[in-house]
Amino acid sequence: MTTAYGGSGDLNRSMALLWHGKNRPSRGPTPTLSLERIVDAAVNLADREGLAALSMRSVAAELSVGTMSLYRYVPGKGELLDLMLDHVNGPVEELEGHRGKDWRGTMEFIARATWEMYNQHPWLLQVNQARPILGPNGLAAFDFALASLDGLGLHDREKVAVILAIDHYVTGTARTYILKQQAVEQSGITDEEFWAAQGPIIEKAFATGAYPEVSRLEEDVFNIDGEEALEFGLRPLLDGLESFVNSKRVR
Amino acid sequence: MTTAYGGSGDLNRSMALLWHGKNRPSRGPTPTLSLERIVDAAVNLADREGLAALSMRSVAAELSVGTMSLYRYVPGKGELLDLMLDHVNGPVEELEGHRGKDWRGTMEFIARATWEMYNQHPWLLQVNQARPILGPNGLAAFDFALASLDGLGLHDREKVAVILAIDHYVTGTARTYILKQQAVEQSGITDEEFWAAQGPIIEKAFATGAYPEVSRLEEDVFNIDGEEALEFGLRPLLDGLESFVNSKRVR
DNA sequence: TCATAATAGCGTACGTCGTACCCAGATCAA
DNA sequence: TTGATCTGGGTACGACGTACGCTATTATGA
Repeated sequence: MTTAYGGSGDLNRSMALLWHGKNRPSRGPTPTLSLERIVDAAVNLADREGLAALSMRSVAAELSVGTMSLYRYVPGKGELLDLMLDHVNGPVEELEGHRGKDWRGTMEFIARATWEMYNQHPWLLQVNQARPILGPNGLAAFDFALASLDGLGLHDREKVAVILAIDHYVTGTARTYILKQQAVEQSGITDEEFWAAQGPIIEKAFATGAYPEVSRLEEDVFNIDGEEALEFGLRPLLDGLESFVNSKRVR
Repeated sequence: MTTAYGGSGDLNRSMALLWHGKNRPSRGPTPTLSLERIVDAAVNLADREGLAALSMRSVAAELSVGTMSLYRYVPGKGELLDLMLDHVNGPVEELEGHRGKDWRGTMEFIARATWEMYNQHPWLLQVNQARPILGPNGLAAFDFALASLDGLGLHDREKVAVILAIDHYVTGTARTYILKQQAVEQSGITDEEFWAAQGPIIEKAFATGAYPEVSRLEEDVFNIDGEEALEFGLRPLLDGLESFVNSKRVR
């Protein structure tokens, strides 16, 4: 019912793992597992059955190994989540096709790519990414975003702030719509059933006159799908940022 | 490490509890607890020690009662979270002082109030509010927001979209900064220590030349506090929304 | 007045989780 | 061949949410 913490494990261990700080030891049995296979299996399982179903036992079962075998490769579940986070940021090849375009188009592209990432991996929204653990894939994406803002006369802090503002808007929107969609799929309760269940009680509340504005709303105001909502706010946000960028531009 | 699900329990039970559908039975011992006291204790505990520390056992201990006694008042932990969510939306009195002001000022007020709510109750960001359970306090806040957009020539769907766009931006920003701050407090690892730990590995990655933009950044670009970040993006977003509203205004 | 139905508090127990600890078997250096 | 070192993983512990059922308390109806 709550959020998992990425970055909750040993920081140095997570970083070392992210940057492939591994050197096969000379002695001992040849491993049957690998870090990649574990992270892969974990991501697949989370995509398929949700974060709640992701346990060390279930990941091990997915790989047909004993639970404790995972701990030969990963210090704990927190670090595994860190690795999963960077894993879904890659591969980065498709970014390259968008180099050199206008900054606004690139930002829109990044926003939609981020949305798409959340769509494919809704569990991302449930992982408390309190500390941005910098892995290779995440860094590459960030580097790409920065490059698109070159030559506009923005300071470093302003570039970062622009990128983050868009990311925060997309993430906030995804949190609402993609988690809702996931709830529909996992609980089996459709939106209609949900509102039908709330209806009678809400009607009574409306009858008191305490919520004049809400009760006056047309029925279908909440029938907006996620993508529509994303686009609706993205345009004004980019409009506003464009004004800001233009005001900074060297004349 | 993951997010809790509000609305995961029996929907009708949650709604009934939210709207005080209680009628003291005539027989039986007089209760020592009450729904309000339980929700209060749970919110206090979550505020103080974080969502991870919120268990049915710990809430019961907070109230000096047996764990299972809670189940006389609340069907389960999911429903308790639903109640906590609506609880922190109130009291609503302070909203009234802002009625009738210009819409943009009111929206800024709502944005900052939302931010403040996340600041006081960071665990809100970790609760998977997949379905908006409508309680009295949440409905009142929503009603207030709608009222401030009256008379601008917006359709219902547009009003709702404007409110949600701002909310999503604030929530996304809070997710980044407030959860980070919480991680600092709970892990005891400061930002300096965090970056110092990542430094050596990152330096090596930079040395490969794969991340030219990021490695060129000044050191202090990430030293932005949450409020600064909120304001930075809020202004362009409102600018953009203002243009949209003006384009819709009846001439 | 008293038996009875209804309710409150909660102890016990089950199945889940993350993971500490430890040992058996495999592999290579000496 | 021997010993060091490593992999796989079994067992067990203390957390969790909560189903079940017992005891004590209360107001009602006889």
